[in-house]
Amino acid sequence: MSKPTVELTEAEWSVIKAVWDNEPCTAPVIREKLFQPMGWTYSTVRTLMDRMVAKGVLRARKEGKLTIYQSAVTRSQAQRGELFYALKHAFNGALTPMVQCLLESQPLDADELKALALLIKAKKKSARK
Amino acid sequence: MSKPTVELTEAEWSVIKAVWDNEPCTAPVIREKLFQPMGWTYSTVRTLMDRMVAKGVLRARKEGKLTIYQSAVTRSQAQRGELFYALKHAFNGALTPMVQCLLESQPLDADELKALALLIKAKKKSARK
DNA sequence: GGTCTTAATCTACATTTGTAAAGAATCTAC
DNA sequence: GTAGATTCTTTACAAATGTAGATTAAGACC
Repeated sequence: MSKPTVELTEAEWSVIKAVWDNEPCTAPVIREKLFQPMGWTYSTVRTLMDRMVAKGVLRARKEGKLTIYQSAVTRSQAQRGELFYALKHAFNGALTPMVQCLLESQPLDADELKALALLIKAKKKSARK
Repeated sequence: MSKPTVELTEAEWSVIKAVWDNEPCTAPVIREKLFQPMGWTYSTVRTLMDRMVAKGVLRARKEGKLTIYQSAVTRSQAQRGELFYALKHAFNGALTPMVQCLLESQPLDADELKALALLIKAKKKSARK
């Protein structure tokens, strides 16, 4: 059974993205990866990671003195959590207005539009079976 | 100039939705509207609303003894804020994967798919001008 | 003008989130 | 085995968020 809903804070998003790209990994590694954009100290990163373990979005194990972390939720799960949060709160669960809002507020190039049209076509096909 | 980014907490979403549906209105009215789903006391609602005024998402004025509230951001602004938050954090700003995720995780009926296809078609037309 | 009701103000307190310093433990390399 | 570097542990603290009690002020009714 996957996590019911994954909800991540802004800081946690940074961390888990770094973890996905480097797992299994240690806190110092993540701190290193995030040092550029965030400027966090080791303590900060470590605290975040341990809280994420407590929340169940990361997993940690001890290997000698080192603590090895890895993700406990997939990128897709987390993405879905975030999206559903927006869908539920901002759009009362209505998907079409949400997509509409997206299309309206982003300048899309032709390729993107084509990709989207294809997605929908594919979905139509799979629905009508 | 509109608010740079609107970010609302879960509780604030409940409040502002009620405000949109009833503005201009007083805190007791909102408390009333939200009593069913939330069970909040007047104090709670009032605190939330005043904090939202401080954040600039609601506006308040005094009329005699009463405080009259109304929204300072539109529904669209708030929706965009929420959506962009998700887009930025969960999808690194990439729109297509976001729509893909939506399509994958929701069972869509034929009508919805048709609506989406139309949206895209319209967008294509307006882009190619 | 006192009482009831309603709204407002002020204050409070727990939890979560962002951020980190200080000190302890280990490991590495002489 | 001592010094320096690395990692871990513990503790802290401010801001934001969720929630609300207590007290006061006003208005409405008799």
